[in-house]
Amino acid sequence: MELRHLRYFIAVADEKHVTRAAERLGMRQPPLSQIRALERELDVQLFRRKPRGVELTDASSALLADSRAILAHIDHAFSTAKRTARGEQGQHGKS
Amino acid sequence: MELRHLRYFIAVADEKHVTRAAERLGMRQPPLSQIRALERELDVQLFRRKPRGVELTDASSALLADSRAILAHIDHAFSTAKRTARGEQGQHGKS
DNA sequence: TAAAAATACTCCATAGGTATTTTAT
DNA sequence: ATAAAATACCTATGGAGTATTTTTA
Repeated sequence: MELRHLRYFIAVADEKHVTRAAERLGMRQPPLSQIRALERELDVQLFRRKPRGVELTDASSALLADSRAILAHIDHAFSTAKRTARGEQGQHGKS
Repeated sequence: MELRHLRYFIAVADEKHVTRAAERLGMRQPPLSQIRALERELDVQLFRRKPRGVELTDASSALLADSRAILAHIDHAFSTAKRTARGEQGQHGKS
């Protein structure tokens, strides 16, 4: 699993439509079928495929919230690292 | 940024030694220099290179803790998704 | 001087694209 | 019948390997 897969999952879950998710991501529809590999990896159905898009399952609703939180967690961690580095500027000779 | 980079960062930070981190990851040393790309992306120095390994900076100490938490967050999210899916078994006809 | 990390390069795996087929209603 | 997702296949980007150079103390 890589972050790319979470980002794709979030886009599809948001749009409830693979093709629109692809547009939003600036890519084509077929690569998003990688989500099927994620479903197999987790052994969890994330979407119910319908003729006009997809529907979330209870599992994917939960995972969507968690996925957003994970990306936010990463952003936060990076902000903290940058802030910490700036705070270190004054003591950069410390070795 | 991809999770791979966080996993590499954690291994190097744990070992304080790129070559030993590579062994632990079952790979060679040069690909781990990708961490330099992460440092550039964040514009943060994560390691001080020494003749016998690397030292953490304040920024990387903070990021190490956060990185572990992020991977744990992902594990937790996946466990929850699987547990939710199992809970759904009884109502699988819901469409 | 020596141990270890970075670089140069090569190769291969796989992510993404195009064209098409399958699915669901 | 139709809209949309999955599959098949091809291409190309970039991740990982080998060999080598550079760095740090």
